[in-house]
Amino acid sequence: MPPQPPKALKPRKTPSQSRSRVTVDAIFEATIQVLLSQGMAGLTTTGVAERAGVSVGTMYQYFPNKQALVYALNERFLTTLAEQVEATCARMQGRPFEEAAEALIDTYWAAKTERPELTRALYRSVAELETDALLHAFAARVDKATTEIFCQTSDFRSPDAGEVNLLLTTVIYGSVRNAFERGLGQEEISGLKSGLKAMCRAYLVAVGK
Amino acid sequence: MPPQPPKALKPRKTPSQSRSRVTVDAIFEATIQVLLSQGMAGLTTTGVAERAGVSVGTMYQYFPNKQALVYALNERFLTTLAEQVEATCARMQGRPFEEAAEALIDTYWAAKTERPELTRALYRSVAELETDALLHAFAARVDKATTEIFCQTSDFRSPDAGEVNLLLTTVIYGSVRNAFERGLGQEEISGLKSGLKAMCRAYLVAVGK
Amino acid sequence: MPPQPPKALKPRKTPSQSRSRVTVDAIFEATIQVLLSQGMAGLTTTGVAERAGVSVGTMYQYFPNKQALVYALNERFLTTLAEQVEATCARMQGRPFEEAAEALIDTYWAAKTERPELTRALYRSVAELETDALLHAFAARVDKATTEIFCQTSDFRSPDAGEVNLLLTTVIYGSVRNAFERGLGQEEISGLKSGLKAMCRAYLVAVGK
Amino acid sequence: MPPQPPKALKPRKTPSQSRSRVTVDAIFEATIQVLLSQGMAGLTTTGVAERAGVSVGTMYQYFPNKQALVYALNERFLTTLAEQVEATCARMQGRPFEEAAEALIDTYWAAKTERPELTRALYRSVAELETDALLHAFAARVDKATTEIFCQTSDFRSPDAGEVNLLLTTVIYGSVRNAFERGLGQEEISGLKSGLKAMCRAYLVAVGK
DNA sequence: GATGAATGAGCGTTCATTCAT
DNA sequence: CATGAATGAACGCTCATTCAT
Repeated sequence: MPPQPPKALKPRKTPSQSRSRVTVDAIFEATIQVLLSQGMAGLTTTGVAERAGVSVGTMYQYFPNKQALVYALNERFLTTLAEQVEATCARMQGRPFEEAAEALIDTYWAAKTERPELTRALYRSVAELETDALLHAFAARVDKATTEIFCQTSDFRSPDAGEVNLLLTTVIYGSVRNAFERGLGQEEISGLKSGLKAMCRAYLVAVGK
Repeated sequence: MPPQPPKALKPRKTPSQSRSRVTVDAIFEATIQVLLSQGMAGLTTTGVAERAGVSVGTMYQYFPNKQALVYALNERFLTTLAEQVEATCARMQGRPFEEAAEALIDTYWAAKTERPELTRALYRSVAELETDALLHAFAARVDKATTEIFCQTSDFRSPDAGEVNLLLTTVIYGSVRNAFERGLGQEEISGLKSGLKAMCRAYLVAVGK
Repeated sequence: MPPQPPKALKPRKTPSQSRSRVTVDAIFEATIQVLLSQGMAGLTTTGVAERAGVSVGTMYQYFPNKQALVYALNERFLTTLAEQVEATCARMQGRPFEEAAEALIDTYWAAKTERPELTRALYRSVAELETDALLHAFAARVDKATTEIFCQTSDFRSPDAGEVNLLLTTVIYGSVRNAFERGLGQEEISGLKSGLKAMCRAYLVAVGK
Repeated sequence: MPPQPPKALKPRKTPSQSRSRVTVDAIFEATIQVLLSQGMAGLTTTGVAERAGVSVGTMYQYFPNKQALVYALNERFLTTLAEQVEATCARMQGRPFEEAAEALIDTYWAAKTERPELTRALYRSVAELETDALLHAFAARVDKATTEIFCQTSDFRSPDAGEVNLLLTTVIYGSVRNAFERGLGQEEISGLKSGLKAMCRAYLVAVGK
C-alpha cells in the first residue's frame, strides 16, 4: 500500500497491458542508466527517453513530469525493500530477537549493497524531491513489520518496543546511508555490518533482560 | 586544513580585507536564507546576490560558479563542526572512552540540531554536488581526532581502534541523518540520542574489556 | 451554398449516414463545451474527442485538422444565421424598409444573444483562423438577401441600395460585436438595440426620401 | 492612467534609460513585423527576439511572458488612441455635437486606418489574450472623454448623455472593426465613414432637439 | 471503420555566466 | 573593483497528427 503521492507526482496511467509494462520498464531502466552515468544533474527528460528508445511524448504518457519519474523509481525500490523486510520479519516470527535484528540488518544491507552505485544515485535523487511523504510511508510500513516482530519475539521484555524499534531501525538505516556517503569499499562495509550486529546485540542484551 | 576542493570549486579569493569578509559573509547568509525559504531548487545566483545586497558580478568575484558557493557553504559548516569535535576530543583526553563517546554524541547532536532546517537544507544541497572529496576530508579530519581520543583513553584495549572508531562515527552520523530524514520531532530525536548513547556504551563494554 | 473552404479546411466527408451525423454532432457539441469552459487556448483535439466520446482517430476521419474543426463549427453557425436572416427577409417582402431594418436587427440580435458565451467564444475562435473566405462568403450571402429586401421594399428610393445596405449591415454587425467585446450586460445590450433601431430609422428617413 | 494589468502580464521593468528604451522599441517593432508576416499563430518568442536583434533572455527582462508582450503592444496602441480621442474632445469643447461626433469618427477612423494591416493584426491578437480588463479600461477612459464633450456641448438636450454616448461609441468602434473584418478596401471604407457620419447626424438631430 | 499509444518538432521559459560600462 | 543588462544553450513539456492493430 504505497502512499498517495502528491498528486502532481502521480503516474498518469498504470501500465496493465504487456506492451505498456515493457515501455515503463524500459523507461525506469533508462532512468537508472542515466542516473548512474550522469547523476541527477544530467538527468533530462529527452536523455531518458532516448536511452529508453521511446519518444519524450511517450514518457509523458506515463509520468506527468520529470519529478514523477524519479519519484516512481524511488517508490518502486522502496516498495521492493519494504517487501523484503516484511518477508524477513515473517520468517523471523518467534525467533529470539537478536537473531531477528541480525536478519533485518542482513536484509537491509543486502538490498542496499546489491547495486551500490544505484543505491547511491537514489539516495541523491531523493534529495531533490518532495519525498517526505514517500519516506514517511516507507518508514511507517517497515516500522510496523519490525515492531511486530520485536513484540512477538519470544524473549522480548523491553518496556517500549516502539522506542527500541525506532532506535534500531534508525541506526541501521542511517549507518548504511552514511557508509555509502563516505564512499567506503565493500570490505569496510562488511566490517561495519559485523560491528553493527555486535552493537545491536550488545544493546539488546543490556536492555532486554 | 580544509581539503583542496576540486579546482572548479575553489573560491576565487580568500577574503582577507575586512570589506571582503563582510561581503562573503553576507553572501553566505543570503544563501542560507534562500536555501531555507526556497530550497535547493530555488537557489539562483541572482536570487542570492539580491538577498545579499550585492550584484551577481561581485558574487562571481568570490565564487567562480554556483556550485562553488554551495560547496563553500558546506565546507564552512563542516569545518566548524570538525573544530567542535576536535575541541570535544581535546577536552576528553584521558577520560574513560564511554564518556568520550557520549560527549562526541552530544557535540555532534547539538551541532546538527541547533538549526534543524538548515541542517536539512545542507544535507540536501550536498546531494547535488561533487562533494565526495569534501566529505572524505571531513571524515578523515574528524576520524583522526576521534581515533586519537579512543587510543589515548585510559582503558581502551580493543585490538583495532580504527575499526571501532569507524563503526561508532558511522553509526552516530548516520543516525542523526536518518532522524532528520524521517522528519522526527525534537522529543523523538532526544529519545534517540539517549538510546544511541546506551547502545554505544553497551557495545564498548562488550567489546572493550 | 456555403463557400468552398480553403482546401486544407475542407471536412473529409459529409456525414450522410445517420451514425456519422450523430458523431459529427457530438464532436461539435464537445467543441462548444470545451470552448466555453476552457476557451480557445484550451481547445485540444484530444480534449474534444474525449468529451465527444470518440477517439481522436475518429475525429480525424471527419476533420483533417484542428482548424478545420473550428472552421466547420463557425460555418455551421454562420449558415444558420444566414438562413435566419434570409427567412426574415422573405417575411419582410414588400414591407416598409424601416420595418425591415428593425426586423433584421431583431433577428441578428436574437441569434447572437441567445448563447452569449458561445457567441463570444466563436468571435474569438475566428480570430485564430484563416477565415477571411468564410466571413466573405457569409457577408455576400447575407448582403444578397438584405439588399434584395431593401430594393423590393415599397418605398425605397435611395440611389444606391448596395451602399446603404453595406452601411446598415456593417453598423449592425459591428455594434453587436463591440457590445460583446465591452462585456456589456443584457440590459445595456437591449438599450443599445433600441438605440440602434432609432438610429437606423433616423438615417433611413433622412436618406430615403 | 492605464489599468493595472493582471499581474502575470505586467512588464518587468519600465525602460527609463535610453538604451533600454531602444531595446523595448525594437522588440515592439519586431512583434509588429512578425504579427504582420506570420500572424498571431506564428508569433514565437524566439522569432520576435531574433527579428528585434536581441536575445530571448533580454526580451524576458522586459516582459515576463509572451502574453505580456502582446498585451503591452495592445496597451500601447490603445493608449495612443485614447490620447488622440481625448485631444479631439478637448478641441471640440463647446462645439455643436454633430461636429463633435464627426470629429470623433474622423479621429478614430484615421487611427485605425493608418496601418490597416497592423490594426487587423492587433484586433486578432486581442482575441487570444485575457484582455477584458484592458479593453474595459480603454473603454472607460474614452467614454469619459466623449461623454464630457457630449454634455458640455452647447446644444445637447438629450435625457441621458451616457446612453447616447454608449450608442455612438459602440456603433463607431464596432463599424470600424466590422469593416476590417470584411476586408473592405479603402474606398469602401471611406464610403462607410461618410455614411456613418450621416447616420450619426440624423440620429442626433432626431433625438437631440 | 475505429482506436489510442506513440511520435517529435517546436514552443516558452530559465538562469548561470560574461563583460562593457 | 562593482555593476547588472545581455546572452543563449538547454530544458521541460505540449499536443496535433499518424498508423499499427
